[in-house]
Amino acid sequence: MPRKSSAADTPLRLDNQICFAVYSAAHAFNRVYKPLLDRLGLTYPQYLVMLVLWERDNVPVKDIGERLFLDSGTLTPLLKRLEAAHLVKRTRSSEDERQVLIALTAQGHALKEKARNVPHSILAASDCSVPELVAMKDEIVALRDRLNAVIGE
Amino acid sequence: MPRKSSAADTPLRLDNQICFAVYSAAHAFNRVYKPLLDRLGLTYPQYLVMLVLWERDNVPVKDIGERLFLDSGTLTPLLKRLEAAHLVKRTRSSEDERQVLIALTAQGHALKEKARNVPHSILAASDCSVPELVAMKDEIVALRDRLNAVIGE
DNA sequence: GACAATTAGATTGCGCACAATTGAAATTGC
DNA sequence: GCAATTTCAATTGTGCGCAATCTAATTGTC
Repeated sequence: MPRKSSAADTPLRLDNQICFAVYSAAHAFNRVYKPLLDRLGLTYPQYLVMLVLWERDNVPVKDIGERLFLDSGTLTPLLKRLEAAHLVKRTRSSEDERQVLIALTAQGHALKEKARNVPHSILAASDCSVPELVAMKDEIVALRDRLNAVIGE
Repeated sequence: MPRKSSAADTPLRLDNQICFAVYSAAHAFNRVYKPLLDRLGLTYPQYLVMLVLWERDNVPVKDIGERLFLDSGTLTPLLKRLEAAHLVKRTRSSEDERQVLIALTAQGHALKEKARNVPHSILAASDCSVPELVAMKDEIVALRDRLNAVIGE
């Protein structure tokens, strides 16, 4: 006989899925960031790349990818757009010709100052105390790392 | 004078960003889901649409969009692909010709049975107790809702 | 009834994400 | 020393995700 909504369906209910919570929260962050990053001329993934480079400069594409969990199929065109925007320079490593090193330009360095107020705006939008956010972040990172551990079988 | 890594940079450190935790966790979920959903012939966003439809059928595109926080620019092509896969049928509402109602086909209904073990696989991959996951989910949903509240100014 | 404003969905264009493939360069294995 | 393997980046193709624009249908106001 046909099944109406039964207890057996509980695991398949959208609102019970932590993955959807994470998925929809990621989009919500993206939408909050959009107007802030528009002023910097960056998309959100580009902003993440710039965060990596502001910490350490002149690194191969691979390092950026490992940090952000992204591959060259995503990063290569993204970095070319950052280069077209005069924020980074791409040069082949002379030590290892396979590597492309990504260095910030003067403009790329300078953009860090304009980005300095972004985290505060996000904090305000999240309407949450810093300790609470840090605790949540640590939990989510731990979950992410457990998920990533499964992917490598 | 030039600034090296200083305390002022702390908010701009990648690992301090909850948004990156959420962003990277979403991608990690996607990668864990991929092999499971491949067997169903679905992508992750398509799976979310099916979750909505398995709860209630024959709903306008708008309702699906509100549930998933997605607009017609995303859903129209996605739903056309689900229709091409014979999982849904798209029909104009006779009451309101602007609306397109999405109904499951027999195949679409049947797929629910094949999807029934997916949540358990995800639970196993997350390597976390159900109460912990529920608590995290609720926190993330609350954060998402606060972020979404800001977007509408 | 006429007409402005609103609403639903479709379309276009751009930028991720990622699988799969390619090609060049470096490393290894013997 | 050199073939086999591995590594790195680039490329191709598919599918989101969203802003902006468009068309058609409905609603509100008079």
